[in-house]
Amino acid sequence: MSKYSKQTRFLVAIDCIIFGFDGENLRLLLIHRGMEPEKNKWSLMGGFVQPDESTDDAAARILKQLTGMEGVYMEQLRAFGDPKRDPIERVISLGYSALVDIHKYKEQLSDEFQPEWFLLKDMPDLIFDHQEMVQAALKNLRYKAALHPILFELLPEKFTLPQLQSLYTGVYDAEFDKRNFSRKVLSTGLLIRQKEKDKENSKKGAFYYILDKSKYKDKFQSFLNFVPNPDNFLF
Amino acid sequence: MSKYSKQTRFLVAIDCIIFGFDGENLRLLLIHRGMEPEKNKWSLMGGFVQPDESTDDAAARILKQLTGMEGVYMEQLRAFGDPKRDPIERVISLGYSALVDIHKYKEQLSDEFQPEWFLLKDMPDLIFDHQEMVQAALKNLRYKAALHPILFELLPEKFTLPQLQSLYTGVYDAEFDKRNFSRKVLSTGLLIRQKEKDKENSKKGAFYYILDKSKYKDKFQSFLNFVPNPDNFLF
DNA sequence: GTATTTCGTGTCCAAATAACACTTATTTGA
DNA sequence: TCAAATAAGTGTTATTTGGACACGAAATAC
Repeated sequence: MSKYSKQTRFLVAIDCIIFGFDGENLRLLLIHRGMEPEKNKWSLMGGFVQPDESTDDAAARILKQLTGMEGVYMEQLRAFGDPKRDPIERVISLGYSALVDIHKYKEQLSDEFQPEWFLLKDMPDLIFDHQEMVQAALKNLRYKAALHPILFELLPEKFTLPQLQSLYTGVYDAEFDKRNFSRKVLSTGLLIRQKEKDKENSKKGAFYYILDKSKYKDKFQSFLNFVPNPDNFLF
Repeated sequence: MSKYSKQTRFLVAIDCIIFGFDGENLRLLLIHRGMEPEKNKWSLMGGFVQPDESTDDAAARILKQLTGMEGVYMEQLRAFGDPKRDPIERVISLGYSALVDIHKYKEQLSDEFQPEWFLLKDMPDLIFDHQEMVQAALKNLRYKAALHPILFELLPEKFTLPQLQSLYTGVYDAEFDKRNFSRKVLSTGLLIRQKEKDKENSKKGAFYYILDKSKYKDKFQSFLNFVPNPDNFLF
């Protein structure tokens, strides 16, 4: 059958908003853009959708190209479709938000892009509408993390409650009460306490926990209200 | 400057998932598809993004083309990007979810498409992946409506509490306690009681309410928890 | 062995939630 | 005109959840 002949076709790109947590602060992985225009400017990792891959596959491919990682938590944010967002030619970009365990990330894989993990506070200027994408991704992250156990994707397999709390502190840029926080997260039943302690970060040591994977899958979509008064932090 | 010359370009479409409420049930507006393939099959209203319009503008244009309505609540759901979703040619489609006051909708505007408002329960088979789009939109609607005062977009300016409750009943396919429900919605401070009653639907008559527009804007993003135990209904 | 650090926990009060039933207004028809 | 029928509107109580708050325990360093 013939094609939809009279219609205009567009480039469709993927841009990845990649979050990591260094134990202290939330960070974002940026690269030096590899092509004109704006070559060598700071940018989100991106690429064009290819003819035979789904958009989700394209996003996974591009993430892997930069980080070497597969099976990472990734979700489509939305399309960014302003006709003038790229000055060269119209490109409709799909923002994909990824949460990675920063410790699994291997620097050397991606020499080509000279990537760096930036604190949200001192991000450089970004090309095109990438700043807007980052803001949208951050807003989405805070929104989802207030309700669902999503931030575990940023942590290594074993983690301590103080680490977890410091992650929430980093994401929301707000302090939480330690007693209420631990009661809350433990009451979800998602965490299994291990016998060993992390002795690196304190004298007393803090117990390691791991996620209960099956409960995690079950409850991933539940409303768990991790963040008190979330209205205060989201907008 | 030259274009991104070696990359493949794709058709980008908009498909609109249009919800309405007839006072009793949630309904979805479907049309007879106007082009090959699958001409005259039931379909979501859609169209191709044009060179000089943003994707949001395209969605608004397509909605207006079918319904004649402007300024309607609309949000982008996500991109549907399977390379084989349209058998003729690859088309990446952006799903846009719209909530309209079904009473403002004028049938005659859109003879061309022979549209009909379907109950979700007895929807016909839809072309391509439109069924998946509908399911995604419905899930999103239930999710958002559990937290935010979004369903008012489906109601006329003046409405009664019984009408509002019946809307929630329709959306979640579940009964809610009348006393708890009215306490909940009134406690948001979003509703202003009018002096007249709706006498059409009951002997006693029910007071009309209108939305307090300024508070609505303020609180639109707040977590208001309209639905008890939302986990039970969403998935 | 004393000082320092940080982990881990428990109580109380306030607020929100969920279950529950009766009265009121109005119309209809006996 | 009175009784019955219908749907609207409202209040109480028990339970759960949420948030504010402070101290003892474990380990190390000096």
